Amino acid sequence: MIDRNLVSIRPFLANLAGLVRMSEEELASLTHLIKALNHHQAHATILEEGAPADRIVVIMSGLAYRFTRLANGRRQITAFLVPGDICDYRFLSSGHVGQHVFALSQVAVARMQAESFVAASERFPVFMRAMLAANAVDEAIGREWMISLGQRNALQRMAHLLCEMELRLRRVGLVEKGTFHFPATQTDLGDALGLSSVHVNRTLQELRRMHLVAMSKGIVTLNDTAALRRLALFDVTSLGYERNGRAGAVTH
Amino acid sequence: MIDRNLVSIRPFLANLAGLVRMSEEELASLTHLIKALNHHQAHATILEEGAPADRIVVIMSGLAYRFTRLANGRRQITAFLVPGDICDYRFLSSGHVGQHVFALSQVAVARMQAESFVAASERFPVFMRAMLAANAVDEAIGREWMISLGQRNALQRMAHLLCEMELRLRRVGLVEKGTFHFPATQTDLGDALGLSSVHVNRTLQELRRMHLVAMSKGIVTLNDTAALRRLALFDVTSLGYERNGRAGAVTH
DNA sequence: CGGGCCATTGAAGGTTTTCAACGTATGTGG
DNA sequence: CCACATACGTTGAAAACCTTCAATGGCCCG
Repeated sequence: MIDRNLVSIRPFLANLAGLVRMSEEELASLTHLIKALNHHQAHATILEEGAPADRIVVIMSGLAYRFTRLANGRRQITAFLVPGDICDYRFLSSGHVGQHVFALSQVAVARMQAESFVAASERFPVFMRAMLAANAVDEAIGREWMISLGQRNALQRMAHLLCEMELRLRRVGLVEKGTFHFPATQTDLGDALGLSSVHVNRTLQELRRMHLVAMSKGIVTLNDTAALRRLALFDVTSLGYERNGRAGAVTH
Repeated sequence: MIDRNLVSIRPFLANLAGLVRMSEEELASLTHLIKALNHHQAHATILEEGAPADRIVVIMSGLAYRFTRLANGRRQITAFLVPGDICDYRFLSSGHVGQHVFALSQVAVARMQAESFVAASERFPVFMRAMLAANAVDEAIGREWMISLGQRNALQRMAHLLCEMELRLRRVGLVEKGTFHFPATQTDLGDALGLSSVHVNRTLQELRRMHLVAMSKGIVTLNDTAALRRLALFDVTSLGYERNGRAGAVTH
């Protein structure tokens, strides 16, 4: 059995319960599906693309990211993962992990058997609803990245990413007075935003000069969230957190 | 009752049956969930963001696209939809449509009650598996767009989009000798690829000069698919069609 | 025939990349 | 404890890529 106190499972529950209302019994039952709690060093691979997707992997603490590498060596980071996030949703369909998942900092992950989760969803349909809602949020965030890459300039992209991270981390209690931990290197940021690391550097300097952002050694502080959001054309509702609490068609 | 001969439902069945194996009985049952067949003129709105997602809307013929508009007026097209595609997957979770869906050409769509679909999935679990597999393919295509926008230059982006469309349309029998119908304007292509329409024009000219692509009046011909794919860094497996036939965790 | 949409072209300018170099912090082995 | 290696951030200059602006021509349709 797992010592569930070793790592706080609060972010995980906060994330899912924030999407779909659950009873104490349901939350407890969900917690007991966790079969393993592992730690990964910073810069370790958490999941490999193509591996069997028989387990659901949840970030419990620390940050991670998904990425894909192109044939020419270039790398696109397609999402940052915060505590409470599911690393990969392919267990819902194909049985094979869709993308590499990499630890940005030291990370604790919980693993549960996909089969057990599906079985438990028969008894508690709210589990599957929560999972689909979380998947929808994941998709909404991804779509917003697409819009950034297609339509926002460097300054707006960077601002948007920081607004997104602030919102997501705040949701799981990891922002204090506008400050949060985000140890991505400028190269990482470049690979996420479709920019060179040199230009990321200059973009961050400009945000600093505008007194909107302070960022150093992995600690980010947003000084004026409202102004930053205006600059980024950030729409709070676009990440899909708002509407997901309501009953969808899958609800009985 | 609907006259199911008015519009061929083959693309729809080809799409889902291509992802998950289904029996004749299942295919027939799925067909009978269709409650309405509507036609939309080119440039008509098929779905509006925020509308209730109580129906599943499937493209039966013609092409469409999803898009989002930014506060500054810029528009990002986030996906093109071909026959067999589901317009919006939010019925799985939130109950509200996620994005605008717009008809590129004249389009026929089938609608079914989301509730009926979910109910039918109890009897035929393969329905939900097929839906989740289709959703995963949709996501995989979206991720590939993200990679394009972040890491590919104009020539590669355009080439990649054309390779993608060729593959998807061929899957539903709409490509003949490398030629297919794709009536997007250069402005549409720009909004999809994150390029100005002027640069789209020049990019297409270059592809024409390289004897890879012919494109005029909505008719596209790919003269050398292999070379185009090489140029685009196109990976056939990246769209997620391959692995989805296999049983995932949701399979019993 | 006129209007509107779309494709095309040229020229100028802006944004971002690339290349190359340098500084700093951190860690490791001698 | 120093020498060295490594990773990351920073800077300048040149070049590449793409956008914007403005104008023109073709085509379809009322």
